[in-house]
Amino acid sequence: MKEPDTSSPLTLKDIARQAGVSLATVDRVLHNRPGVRPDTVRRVREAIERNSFQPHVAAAELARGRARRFAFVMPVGANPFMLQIEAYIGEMAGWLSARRLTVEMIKTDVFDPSVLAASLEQLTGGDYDGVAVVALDHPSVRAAINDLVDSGTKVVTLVSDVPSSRRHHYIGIDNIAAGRTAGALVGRLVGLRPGKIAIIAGTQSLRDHAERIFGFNQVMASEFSQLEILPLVEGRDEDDRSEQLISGLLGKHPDIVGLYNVGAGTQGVAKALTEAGREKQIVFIAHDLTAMTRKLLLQGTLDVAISQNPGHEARAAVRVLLSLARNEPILIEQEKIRIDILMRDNLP
Amino acid sequence: MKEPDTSSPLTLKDIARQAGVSLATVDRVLHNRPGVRPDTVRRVREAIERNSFQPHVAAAELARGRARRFAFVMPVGANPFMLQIEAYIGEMAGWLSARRLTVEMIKTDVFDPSVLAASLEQLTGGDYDGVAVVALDHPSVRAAINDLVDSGTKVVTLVSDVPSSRRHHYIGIDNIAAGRTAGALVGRLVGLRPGKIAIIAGTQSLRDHAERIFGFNQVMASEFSQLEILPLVEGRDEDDRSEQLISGLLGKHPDIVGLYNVGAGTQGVAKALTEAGREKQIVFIAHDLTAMTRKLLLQGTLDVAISQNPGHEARAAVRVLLSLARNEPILIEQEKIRIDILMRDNLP
DNA sequence: TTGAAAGCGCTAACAA
DNA sequence: TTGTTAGCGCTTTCAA
Repeated sequence: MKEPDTSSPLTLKDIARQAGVSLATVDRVLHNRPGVRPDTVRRVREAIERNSFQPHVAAAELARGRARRFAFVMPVGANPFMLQIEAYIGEMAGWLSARRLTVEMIKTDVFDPSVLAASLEQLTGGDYDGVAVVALDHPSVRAAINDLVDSGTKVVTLVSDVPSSRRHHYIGIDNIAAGRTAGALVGRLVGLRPGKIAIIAGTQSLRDHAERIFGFNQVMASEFSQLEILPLVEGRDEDDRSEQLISGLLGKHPDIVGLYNVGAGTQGVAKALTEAGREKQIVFIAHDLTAMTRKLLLQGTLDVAISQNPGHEARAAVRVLLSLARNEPILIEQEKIRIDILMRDNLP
Repeated sequence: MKEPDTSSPLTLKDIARQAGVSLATVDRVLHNRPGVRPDTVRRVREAIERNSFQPHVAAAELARGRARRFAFVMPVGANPFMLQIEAYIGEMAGWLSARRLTVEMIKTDVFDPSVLAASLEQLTGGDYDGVAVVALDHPSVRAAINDLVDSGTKVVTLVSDVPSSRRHHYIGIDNIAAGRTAGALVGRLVGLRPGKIAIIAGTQSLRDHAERIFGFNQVMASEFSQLEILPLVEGRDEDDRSEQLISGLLGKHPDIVGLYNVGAGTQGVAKALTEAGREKQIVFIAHDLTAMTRKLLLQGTLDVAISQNPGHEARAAVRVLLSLARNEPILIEQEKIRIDILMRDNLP
């Protein structure tokens, strides 16, 4: 499958000799730096191709000396999922410092487009090599991202994307597909039982929630049309409010057989379910794996948690920023974030 | 969350100065090499702690010069899952060579303990830095693994473990949990319908299949005891044989409502199902994501594929071997292989 | 437009 | 038991 490659690996010097130029010239060609005659470029390129030469990353990293700085722009507040991402970045401390990388956490109100845009604009002069941002999809945010990109900073969007911007990469899941997955699971687990389906979200104005709702409705309409979907209620991701709303729905509709929580506030929803004594009859699906959802899965109140792996997202963001900064290729397959279906027996 | 760490990062030299010793002594302490007075060790350790010093991996890698060689011992034959792992290793070619790493594929009959043990023994003298092996759990294999470990080679087991050996790491899923997951899904998706459950495996003498069966039966007995489990049949992971066996079962039992394929041969099983015209009525669950299972999921014949991500396993094996070889800590959380539940809407 | 040469922060051989 | 020193393969001035 792989040739053992007995000869000791080639170096820049070997390429230089073969192309009849100096080290510095090969380096220039390798990094598309100006000031090399087209003909020379060609000769060097040929030598590189011919040997399928790969510069030694460790040597490159050492020689350039300068440490790299990344910034993570994250929401203020106690969103457990975001806190997990931060925690995983924290766990990478040793890994990061052994590579002379630093990550700075910048907390801001990512839900206010002008505040978020301002935070990003501030980073434009801050000579960051890369920025990861939990981005609201809004024209001023898009503009701020594009400015950052133009200033030479690598930008990845995290969890929530701005597809119309020129960000280099998006680290997160396809939320429409996540909503579809939720819909398919509710429908399949409800099975033959007739009844109604309740759905609660944080707010419809967040792109990820809106997309999940869209995907969910799509599947319900096309495949489980015998089930009636109740009008969506908005719990603002808060436990108390979610609990009240769901209590109300449960009181009004004794024939609810399925319940989908699009955002946070799962603890409140679960409380309403158990206080009504209907946690065993109603198929309950929510997002994200937290201490709370884990407990609810184990005790059977929650049937499925749909999640994205926060550790994977944190590490993927750092790796992608690093690869972009080094102009290395990205292992796309590796950095893709999957939609995890978690049930009691496959909890990580 | 992280101090910006303005000062330029410390180097070995700084530590040496602080501890009042030379570079070489710090290096000795850092790598637990002998020949340093206990008192000196203590002084150096203190300086390292005090500054939470992390040696620069790039510099270390460069200075040590030597390229590292890893071997992957994989089964001969056309097992699609194993072929995928090999393919993902192939995709890493650039990444590997930029780090002066080489991976050699060694194909052997991993199902014959003496053949596998002999293959491993051969590697003992081959100055490999690390070996990843799809390991059969057998005393002679265990002995061969232990010999490799004793000779200084880092060893990880891949997909299939030998827990009683002294291998440094296992890269793969918990197969009992995978079987439990399959059981829970069959039970939940069958729902209220009464009927029988069929189960087919490659062979019960493979540890991973045996464990999955164990987990499956556990859940079925404890939670879905109204469903009758038919006696297990063995398809030897072959399509034709599996098809015949399942056709036979379907003919004999018109009341089968669920079907679990523990191993390969999913194509044959699916063919039997569709030819009986019962692919829509019967809940069908199998393992691994291949071109075939993907197609079956999309067309609705297969309801769930339980899988482990072969790309992740391939990369995790390489990363873990590299970290072990460098005596770097492993990011355990990152290298853990999850049990993926794949349905039509969350296909990657 | 090109080349020479001084490091980057470690490791390892050798000397003391 | 400890220290000195010559690289490892690049990047980056600076000079030509």
